[in-house]
Amino acid sequence: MSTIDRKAKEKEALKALILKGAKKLFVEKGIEQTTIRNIAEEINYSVGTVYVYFKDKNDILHDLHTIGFQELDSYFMELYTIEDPKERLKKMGFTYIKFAIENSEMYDLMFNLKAPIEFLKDSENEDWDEGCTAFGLVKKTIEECINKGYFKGHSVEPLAFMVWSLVHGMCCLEIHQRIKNVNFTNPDTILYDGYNEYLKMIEKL
Amino acid sequence: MSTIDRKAKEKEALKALILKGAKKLFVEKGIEQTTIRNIAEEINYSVGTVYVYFKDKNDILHDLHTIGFQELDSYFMELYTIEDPKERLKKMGFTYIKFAIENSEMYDLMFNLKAPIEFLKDSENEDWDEGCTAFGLVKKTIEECINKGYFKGHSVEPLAFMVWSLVHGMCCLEIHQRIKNVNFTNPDTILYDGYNEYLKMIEKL
DNA sequence: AAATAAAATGAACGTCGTTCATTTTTTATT
DNA sequence: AATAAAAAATGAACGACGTTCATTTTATTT
Repeated sequence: MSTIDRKAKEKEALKALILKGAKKLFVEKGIEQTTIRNIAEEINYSVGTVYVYFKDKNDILHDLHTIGFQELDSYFMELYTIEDPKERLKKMGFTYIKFAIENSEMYDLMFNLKAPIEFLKDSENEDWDEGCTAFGLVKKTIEECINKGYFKGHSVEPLAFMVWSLVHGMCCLEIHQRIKNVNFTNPDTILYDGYNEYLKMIEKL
Repeated sequence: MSTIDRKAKEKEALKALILKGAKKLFVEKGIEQTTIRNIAEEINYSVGTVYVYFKDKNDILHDLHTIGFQELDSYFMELYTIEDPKERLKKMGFTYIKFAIENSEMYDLMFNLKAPIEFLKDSENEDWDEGCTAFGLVKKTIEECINKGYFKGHSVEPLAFMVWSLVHGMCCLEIHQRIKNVNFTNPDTILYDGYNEYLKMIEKL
C-alpha cells in the first residue's frame, strides 16, 4: 500500500504547510489580525481546504502552540550543559525571557490565549502536556537545588510556581506593552535590571 | 444655562449606562463574547446610539479599563492603614491577587489586552496614567522599605518591577487557566502556596 | 477508458464592528 | 400653542469574519 503511505505523507505535508503559513502571518501581523482567508491565500489554497485539515481556528492555534513549545525546547537546549542547578535556574530565567521577547506572538499563544486550553476541553485528553513538560523542567532544577542544600525552608512546587510566575510576569508586562507606557527611569533596560534583581534574589533564598 | 447643564449630565449618564451594561456582560460572558449589539440590547438602546457616545469598541474598553483601576484603588484602600512598609508590601501582593481573581475579566483588560494601550496611541496623551499611578504605589512602598534599611543592595525601580512581575505572573497563570491544567500536587492551594513563598522571599531580601 | 474514491473548491450563511441618511424627540422662537 | 431649529436616537446597509457543504476537480482503481 505505497499509495496510502504517500497520501498520508501528503496530508501531513499540507497540514504542515498550513501551519507554516499561519505562523508566518501570526508573526507578521498578529494572531488576531490573521484570518483563515489570509492563511489560505498565503499558501495558495482555498478557504475550504483549510477546514478539511483543521476542525476550526482553535485547532490551528493549538497545533501552533505545540510547535511553540518545541521551539522553546530548542532554546532550553543550551541549559542542559550547565551542571550546577542553581546556575541553570538562573540561566533558565534569561533563556525564557529571551524566547518570549523574540517570539512574543507565539509566547502569548502558549501562555496567555484561551484557544489552546479551550481546544483541550473539546478533546479526550484534558491535560496540558506541553505546559506540564516545560514546568517539569523548572521543578526538576529546583528540586536539584534543594537536594544540594539551597533554598532551605522552601517547597519545590510552590517555589517553582513563584519563579515561573516571576519571569512570566516580566514577559507579559513587556509583550503587552505595559512597561514602555509606565514612566520607568530606564525603560530600555528595566527588563534586564529586573532580571538582575531576580539573580540577586535567587542568591538570597 | 440650566438646559445645557442638564444635557451634559444626561450625556454623562447615558455614557455611564453603556459602560455599566458593557461591564455586566463582560463579567457574565467574557469580553470577546460580548458584542456592541449585546450591549445596546442590554440597556435598551440601538447600536447606533452606542456609537454616538463612543468612537469604537476600543473606546469603551479603555474607559472600562480606567474604571477597573478605580476599583483596584478601592481594594488598595485597606493598605493605607498599614504603617510598616514591608508589611504593607506583603499585604499589597495579597490584595492584588485577590482583585485579579475576583475580577479576572477586568484584570485581563487592565494588564493584558491590547485595546486600552492601542487607544492611548490614538489619543493626544500617550502615557498610561492608570498604570503609572498603580505602579507608583509599589515603588513608593519599596522606597520606604529601603529607607528603613530593608532590601540592602537592591534598587527601587528594578525591585518594584520584579515584585510586580511576580504577583502579576501568578495572576496571569491563574486567570488564563495555566495552573489547573498543569499537574500540581495541590492545584487548589498553589496560588496561596506561591504567595507564601513570596512572603518568605521578601523576608530574605 | 470508465467507474470510483479522494481532495479541493467557493458560494452562501449568520454574525461581527462600524457608518450614516433618516426619523424621532427635545428645545427655542414666534 | 404652533412652528422652526437643533439634538438625539435609530436601524438598514457595508465589508469582513469563521464556518459549512453541495459541487467540481483531480487521482486512483478497475
